[in-house]
Amino acid sequence: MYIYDSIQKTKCHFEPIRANEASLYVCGPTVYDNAHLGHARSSLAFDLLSRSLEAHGYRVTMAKNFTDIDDKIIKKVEQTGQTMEEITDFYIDRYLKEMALLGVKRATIEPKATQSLHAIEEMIQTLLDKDIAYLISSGDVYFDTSKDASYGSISHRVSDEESQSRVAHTSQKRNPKDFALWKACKGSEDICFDTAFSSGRPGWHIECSAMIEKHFEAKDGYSIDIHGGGADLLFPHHENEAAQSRCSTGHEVAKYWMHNGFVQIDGEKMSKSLGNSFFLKDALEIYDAEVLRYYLNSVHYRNDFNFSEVELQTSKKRLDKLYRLKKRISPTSASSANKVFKKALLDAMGDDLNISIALAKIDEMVALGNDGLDSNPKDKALKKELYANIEMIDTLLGFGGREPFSYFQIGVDEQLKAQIETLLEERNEAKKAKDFVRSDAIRDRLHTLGVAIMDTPNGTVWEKS
RNA sequence: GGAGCCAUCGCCAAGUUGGUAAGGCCGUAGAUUGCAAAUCUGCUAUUCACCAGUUCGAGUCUGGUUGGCUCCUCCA
Repeated sequence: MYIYDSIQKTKCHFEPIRANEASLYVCGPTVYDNAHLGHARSSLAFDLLSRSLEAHGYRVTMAKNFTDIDDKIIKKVEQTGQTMEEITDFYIDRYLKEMALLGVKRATIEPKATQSLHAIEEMIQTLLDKDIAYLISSGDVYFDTSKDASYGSISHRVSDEESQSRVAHTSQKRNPKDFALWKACKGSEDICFDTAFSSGRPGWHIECSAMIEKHFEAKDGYSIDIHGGGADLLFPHHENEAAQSRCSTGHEVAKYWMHNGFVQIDGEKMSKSLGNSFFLKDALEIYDAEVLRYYLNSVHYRNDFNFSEVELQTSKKRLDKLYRLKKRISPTSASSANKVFKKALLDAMGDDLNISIALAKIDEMVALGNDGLDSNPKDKALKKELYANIEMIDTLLGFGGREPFSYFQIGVDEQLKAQIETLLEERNEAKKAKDFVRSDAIRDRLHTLGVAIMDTPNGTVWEKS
């Protein structure tokens, strides 16, 4: 299996630090607000990675954290009067539910910053003991970037002069690039945790380093195989994380780094600061979750993704075709997937998750399947193989797993269903009587109800259009 | 100001070591159908933003130009 490493900037053959195992850590959300499509894409991208690794025979251990202590959360506590836990529990719960709807598998480990404070304190203390970190009078602890010779190796950032930096300098910092490991409490209302060095809370970067150390055992100079996250985290977050880990543990945190591209709206990055967020909860109200999954995963994970309603509908059409085939072969059971097809899918996904090739192979498989059924509608062996193919797609890519008849009847209640059935019966009678004016009128009527019908040798079937 | 990414058919989008442009949507012709829909088949980029170079040969490599995006500040 090949993956693209953002540090080496090249596609690499994946060689895990432990044979047949793959350890993954993905930066999760800061839980102070609803998840948007960007969070979904990142989640979906690494879900695809995890599934692909498993399909290629690796036992995957994936950790995805929740940042549940942060300035923005504290601000929300002040604004709403709710406790920090009330806020973070609410958004974590919602995040997990929404990701579940999108078919994202749960991570093996889901650590929270507030549950990792001991590990965080230990790591900071180690860095203080080594004089790589330093405490200033306010109680803040900073990381001395000049002590890490490899600082900059992640983002390939040349150490430009401070004049270029847009960061406001704290006078007590040794170097402009030094970053906070620990932020001391500012007032009585602040949410603080006591440590040997000061009462305060962790900086943003330290939690990931500490959690990885806590949950993974290093081997051959690396703590984990793959570290993932959004492309915006490459600097400073991952640079700083790598530095902290390297300096406190003496080995590198990750062997490979993978970063997903952004979801854009009208060609611009979707972000809270731009105010152009498309929240998942809203998207899930108007679009089918499975279609959304297919769509968000239909563009290679490293490319930026410009959200478009038209393209989402195109994705739906492609998914519909898969389900029409599934409907056509139902009911049946799975034998084993077509070997050529299976290999093609695995090869595509094994090539740094080349989803475009994978989807093309699926379209091809569907066309071939329909063709086969056109010439021999009762080919049971073919039906079973096709069913196995679709099951395989569901396992590897996370779509196609639903019961096909209900897929085409999303949002149709029992009353409408009964009405449709009655109209179809009337139309059949009209057809038998060769009263095509009447049968076409009924078809138009169904069309206005948002129902498309198809006459097949086995009778008339309908879909919600 | 510094660093980086990207530019392929009307739209979306593949394209490891350079070797003669996947796939989907749309459109179109046909098979099928009472007509449709669904399904199948055919057609649909001499060309990869532009200019120059390397090469027998470049979408793929080098240099430049133009345009778009991202990071350097919280961010998936």
